[in-house]
Amino acid sequence: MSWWVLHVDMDQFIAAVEIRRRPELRGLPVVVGGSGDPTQPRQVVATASYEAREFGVHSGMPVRAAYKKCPQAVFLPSDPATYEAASTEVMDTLRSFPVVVEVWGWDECFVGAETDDPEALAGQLREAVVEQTGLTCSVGIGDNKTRAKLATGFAKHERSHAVPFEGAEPARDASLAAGVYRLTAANWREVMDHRPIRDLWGIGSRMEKNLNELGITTVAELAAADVDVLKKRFGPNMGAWYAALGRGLGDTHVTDVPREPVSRSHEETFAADLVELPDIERELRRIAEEVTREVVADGRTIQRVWVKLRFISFYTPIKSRKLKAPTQDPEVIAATALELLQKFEIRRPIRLLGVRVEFVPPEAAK
DNA sequence: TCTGGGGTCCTAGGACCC
DNA sequence: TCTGGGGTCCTAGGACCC
Repeated sequence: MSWWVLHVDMDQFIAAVEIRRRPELRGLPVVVGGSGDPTQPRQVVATASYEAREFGVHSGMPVRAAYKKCPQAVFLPSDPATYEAASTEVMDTLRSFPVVVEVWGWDECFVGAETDDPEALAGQLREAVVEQTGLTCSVGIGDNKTRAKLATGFAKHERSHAVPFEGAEPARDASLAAGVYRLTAANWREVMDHRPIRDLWGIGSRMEKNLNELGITTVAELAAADVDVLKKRFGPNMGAWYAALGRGLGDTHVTDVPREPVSRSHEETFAADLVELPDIERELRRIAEEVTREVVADGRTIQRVWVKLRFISFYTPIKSRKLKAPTQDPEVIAATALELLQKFEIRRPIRLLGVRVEFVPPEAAK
């Protein structure tokens, strides 16, 4: 028996949950996001069903753009409480196996397991999830989290090896998809060497550009890069981490102990820009009080406050302040937010206001 | 049909202290 | 009338992820 890290990722999770409770939507293009009114501006797509993706609709796209591309789609508002409940069903199903489940979001988790046949285990997990919840998932098998996570991308793209998994279309029929893929030290180089670094989990568009400037474009080149050069450019921690990433190295530890949250935020993009200071102050106060009430209800104490503004130019500055003393008082948080607001130069209309609060760490809270 | 909301972690630079 | 360097805290900003 040896230790394996599996990554379980639900297929089009949010759309699938909506279709599950409204079976008449099956086979139709479904777009979930914002208020559900596709004519409203400043809303983006959270998830599109595979049918909607055929029309070029994808997550992150403005809902109005999705409406132009696919006006016949069914547009639904986002319903986080329902997705949360469905997620719990899935995770509980996985926990019924003799494995360790580390939740990473509504629709994905790592599963650590001792087994001689990880493919068989992956198949059992997929079967149990679809039986218990009616939802399908793909499973990546790896010898660490980095490789397991990437393997899931390949699992979703069945036999089309030429298709890069980032942003590509999963198989429409889950039964046709391989659904399971194994990526370990044994096949890492063969599978990954020629791929662009952007395919790696942790390399975004910015870092891709940065590394490209160093002449590093492929995974093989990243693996062969001089660590000292990377450290010099990106700092000792990040430099070493990128070098490791190129070789597929990563965390092998899977834990079922949930992480303590560090902070919570609320932000709001307004349908109509805020221009007048009293309006800005009123909305900022409301958001600050809301987020404070929520975290206090969870028994948290606040030690730091951030205020985020987004102007119509999309310039998005943030100001923060550590409190003189930790507090649970909404009035103190609101007053601090309003003080921080004064540190901004407000000469343009505002489209977004946000407040984030950082908690006193549990061990320090006594 | 311009660009949501909710998170985490890392780095740099200045202030301040020894 | 000067000087070095290390450590830590704070804030700003950037990058990534789902």
